[in-house]
Amino acid sequence: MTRPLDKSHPLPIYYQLKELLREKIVAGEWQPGEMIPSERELSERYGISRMTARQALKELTTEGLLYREQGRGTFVAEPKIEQRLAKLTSFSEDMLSRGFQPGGRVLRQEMVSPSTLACRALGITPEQPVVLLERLRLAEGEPIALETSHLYFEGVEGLLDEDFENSSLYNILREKYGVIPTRAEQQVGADLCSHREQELFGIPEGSPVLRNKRIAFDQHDRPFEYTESAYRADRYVFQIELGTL
Amino acid sequence: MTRPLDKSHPLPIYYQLKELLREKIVAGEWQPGEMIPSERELSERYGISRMTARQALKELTTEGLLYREQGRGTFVAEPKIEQRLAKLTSFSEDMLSRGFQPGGRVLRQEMVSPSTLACRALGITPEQPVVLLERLRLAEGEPIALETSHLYFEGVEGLLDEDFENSSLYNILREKYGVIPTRAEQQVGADLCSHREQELFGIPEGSPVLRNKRIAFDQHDRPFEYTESAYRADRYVFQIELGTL
DNA sequence: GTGGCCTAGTGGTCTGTACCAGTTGTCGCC
DNA sequence: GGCGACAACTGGTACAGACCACTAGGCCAC
Repeated sequence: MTRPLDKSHPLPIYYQLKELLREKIVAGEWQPGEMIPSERELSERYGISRMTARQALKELTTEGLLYREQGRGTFVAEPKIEQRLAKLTSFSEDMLSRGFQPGGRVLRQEMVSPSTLACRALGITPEQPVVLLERLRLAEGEPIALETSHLYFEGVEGLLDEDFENSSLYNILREKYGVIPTRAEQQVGADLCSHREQELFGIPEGSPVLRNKRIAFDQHDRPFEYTESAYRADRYVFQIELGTL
Repeated sequence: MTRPLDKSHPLPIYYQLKELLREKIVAGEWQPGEMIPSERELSERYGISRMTARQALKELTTEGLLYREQGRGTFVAEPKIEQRLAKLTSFSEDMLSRGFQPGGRVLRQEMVSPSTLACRALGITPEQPVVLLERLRLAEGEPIALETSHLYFEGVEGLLDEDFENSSLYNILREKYGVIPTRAEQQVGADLCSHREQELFGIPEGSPVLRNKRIAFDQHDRPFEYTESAYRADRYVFQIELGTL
């Protein structure tokens, strides 16, 4: 791993180093989780400045191939998980169907006044409180998604007493509240992670995320759930079936 | 716009500048397309180094709020377009249904040996040539998506003579070839743009894109199309309807 | 065995300088 | 009026250095 960088090459030095490192990662010379040479080490080895090495590493980081931790080092990132999304499922059901052990950490579970977006999505007024459920979703113990759900239906306050770390929301709704999730409208985009998402997911700054906004309807075609989610793009894709109308 | 940066503030200087600029953009002090103060100007005005100003600008750029052009300046970016995707449509049909004037620029339209992914998706062998159609898709004259389609069915070579800058692929398939697009399987993820996409879209390096892989089936449930697409995340979201099975 | 301190790593932030490459506007010349 | 050269701007690349903040390991004292 000492192929020199060609300073007379028309491509920038940082770019050459970036491609060189990318090749090694893709070729499997370093495994996910393995630390790669530090900025200073690359700087010495290739006779370039530390800032030049840093730019190469930073770009591979924003592309999701690497992640960096202050005081520790730069490491190869995990490859992504594929998600199948043909039917309306909860996160738990989805993970189980893929053979992953789902998990969740409840960050917030409380009664709140609905936001403007939630009001619009659920067709309610700000005076009608909703249950806000915020969960960090895990697959095999790894944070994969952050979901913030606004829930509204008759008797919704009962959800405050449910244990959402060990149960599926949709199962609880079906079995205890007579709310049958039937259809949903979703909006999926791509974005860069926020600072908070970066911290919760343990991903590098500038990482892309899939952003999803979902309005779910029950068997009477009433909206009961408005959820905003962010999914790590390095571990998640949506799988969609389309038909004609 | 001369609120000083607080060098004793615990947040990094570049971050304070970034948030200050973000506020001005969001507040509408600069309109999309408008140039903002240069790196050197910000450096002088706030008594910081040009590299510190550059980092703030670079991050706002990767977040999609700004775009930069060498030799010209840094400009405020356009807000995004929302896309509705409930049924299987072509890009043209989709844009028309949203009130946008679709357009396309054909980059490649030729007979090729199928790639490994295309073989797998279409259920063919490398000896069975496909029509490769690569198009830069425009909305209101603006590049929005890059689509690379591999097409395979009886008489597919006829597609080489079609004009895909002024016609919808799916319309042509229905009307001339008896191929009725009926259903599709899609995989949607988020990623950072490649260098080529950056150039074709005119977006900054490190911008997020939505990546879509679609296998479309005809009325006999035979796969006839395998398409890989990239959509600018700053101008595009998918809209999806979900049901139960 | 444990806790604290120190050292040596790591990445992060910032400054300053220099030069390259691209773009645009102005001015002079034909 | 058009064209070319030049200057002044812009962002991009690179170097060098310094210091900050974090992490981990080793060592020593209790």
